[in-house]
Amino acid sequence: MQRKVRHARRGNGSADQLHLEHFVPYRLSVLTNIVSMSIAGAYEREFGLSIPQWRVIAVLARYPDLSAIEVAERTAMDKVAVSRAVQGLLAAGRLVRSYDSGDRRRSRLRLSSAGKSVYTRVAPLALGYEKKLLDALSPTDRRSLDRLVGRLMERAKRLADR
Amino acid sequence: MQRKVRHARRGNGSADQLHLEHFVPYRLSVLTNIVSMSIAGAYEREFGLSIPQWRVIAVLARYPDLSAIEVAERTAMDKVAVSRAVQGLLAAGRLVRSYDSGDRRRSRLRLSSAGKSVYTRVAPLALGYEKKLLDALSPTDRRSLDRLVGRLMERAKRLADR
DNA sequence: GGTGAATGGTTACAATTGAAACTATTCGAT
DNA sequence: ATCGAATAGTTTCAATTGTAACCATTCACC
Repeated sequence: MQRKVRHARRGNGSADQLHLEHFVPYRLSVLTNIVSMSIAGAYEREFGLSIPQWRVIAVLARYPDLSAIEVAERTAMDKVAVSRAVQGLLAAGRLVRSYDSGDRRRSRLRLSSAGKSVYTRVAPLALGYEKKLLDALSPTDRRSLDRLVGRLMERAKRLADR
Repeated sequence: MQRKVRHARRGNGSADQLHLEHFVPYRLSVLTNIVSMSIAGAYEREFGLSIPQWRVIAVLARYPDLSAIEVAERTAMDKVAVSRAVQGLLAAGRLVRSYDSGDRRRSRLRLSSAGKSVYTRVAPLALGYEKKLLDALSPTDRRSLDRLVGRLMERAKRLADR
């Protein structure tokens, strides 16, 4: 029975062995890549939509008349990514842009009817995929997942900035 | 006020409302991005290592003398990514490459002593970050996370290739 | 009201990544 | 042995993405 757990890395019997396949950031990355690629493939194939574009559409469907920066906040994209996605969507006639009358720097973005139509067709597809994915989990597990991911996101953010 | 619930979208009664912020693939993507950026930043800053390079090192530390595609399999990278990571590591003197005597197409990769040294310094850093991240969760939750991510990975793979 | 800092958004350029073509070697069938 | 297909790995070129610089407008403050 060891009295002095020195600097207790974990009893340190095998402590800092790193197995990529059990390393959480790696696993998250692999999972996310598989999921994103499936989704991106489908959106691109069927609607010529990139994921950034899809995010913009999704958020504008729910909150019309946001400015580009507001879209950025709600999609976890930076403003350059939003700008590019918006350009593509405008070019495809899926978005209408006007400018705030009070502050002419701010854009006001909303879906055109073509954009709405894309949304009503893509959303079920997205939700369908999510459903198929989550079918791997019991309802309880789904709630856990949500909670765990939420906690990790918070923590990861805190670790990131400071 | 609409009288007709038109076209009952999905018999399942479950909303076909899509809220990006509750959409699992989106949440996973955001979480993974935050985590990956923290890690990538630190590796790059302190060791001039990219994430692909780090993965190659991590896997070779544990399984020396793999060929490039074997590395690819164990790191979930494609062979092009491995090739590029290997180039960088060779140039930095962190890897030694020889070729299989039986099949001269296959490379045999192993860490140089400089490479090993990088590994022994980065691994604790990586594990430290993981630990700080997982501190947000109880031990039980950590096990759940592992299990859930595993299940989702399996399922996502199955969904991806038919 | 005028000037400098801040904000919204775009553009330009570099670095990263992905897809396809390519080289070299080996395998399989004849 | 020989020829075509397959495999290991690299290179090339295009597309995506990240960073920084850049306008235009507005704000803060004198």
